[in-house]
Amino acid sequence: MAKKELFGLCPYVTAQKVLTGKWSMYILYLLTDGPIRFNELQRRMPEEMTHTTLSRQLKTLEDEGLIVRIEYQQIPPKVEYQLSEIGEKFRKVLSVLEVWGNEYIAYLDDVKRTLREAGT
Amino acid sequence: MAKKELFGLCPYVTAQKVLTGKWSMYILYLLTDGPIRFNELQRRMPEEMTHTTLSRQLKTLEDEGLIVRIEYQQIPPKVEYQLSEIGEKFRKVLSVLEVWGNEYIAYLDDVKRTLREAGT
DNA sequence: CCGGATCCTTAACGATACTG
DNA sequence: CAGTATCGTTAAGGATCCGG
Repeated sequence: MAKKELFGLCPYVTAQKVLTGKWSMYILYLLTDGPIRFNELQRRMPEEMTHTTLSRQLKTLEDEGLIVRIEYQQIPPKVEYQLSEIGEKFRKVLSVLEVWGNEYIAYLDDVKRTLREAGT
Repeated sequence: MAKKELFGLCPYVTAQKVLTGKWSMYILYLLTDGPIRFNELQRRMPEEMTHTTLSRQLKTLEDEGLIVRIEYQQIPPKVEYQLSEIGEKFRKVLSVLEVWGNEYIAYLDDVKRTLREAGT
């Protein structure tokens, strides 16, 4: 209802929907280095994840138009993923997000240290 | 396990964790206008949501250190929420996210239009 | 090598009712 | 006004097995 209408109207709601996937952001980040193959992608993920999960996330991102899937017709199969045009534009978001993420990590460390010292 | 360790190490994983909440981004956006009361916040949300849900999201954000809860001791009760220091730093993310969100919306419109014309 | 199909578990979300 | 407690629902994620 209202949700369906707002998707495509409010930039925050729209962006959030895309970033909802647990791995979407990290996948996009890995793709900023250029085209990458499925297995390589899986290896570089920060956590172990089954290919089922990765496959699903990739398909979602592809359906959303953020990434492009390139299938080489050969045996053994080879598939590469790369950022689409609109996906490329996401780089800026990733870079500021990285900066903030590190600031937030520093903040968390501060909190932890404060708690430790208080507990002494 | 690995997850617990990576939270606080990788800026993307960390940031994603914070943004996982369905409303977190929009709440932070609404707070960029300054302190705001609970009910006002609920009214401004893009979708109808129960105060139960909003309350939970606010508590999560507060626990994560992104927002600050200010309780005025009076009858009737008055509570305001505002960005914390690290929350303030999130403004930059929001602004680039807004830009990208609008670009993505434009892209989606393009796709829709193309599909319509092809169907003619 | 790169998946799809299926089933299961979990956690987010939402609805309702109640409280200081 | 601003919540909490509880419960039901649903969607995302993960495990396993099968296929081109």
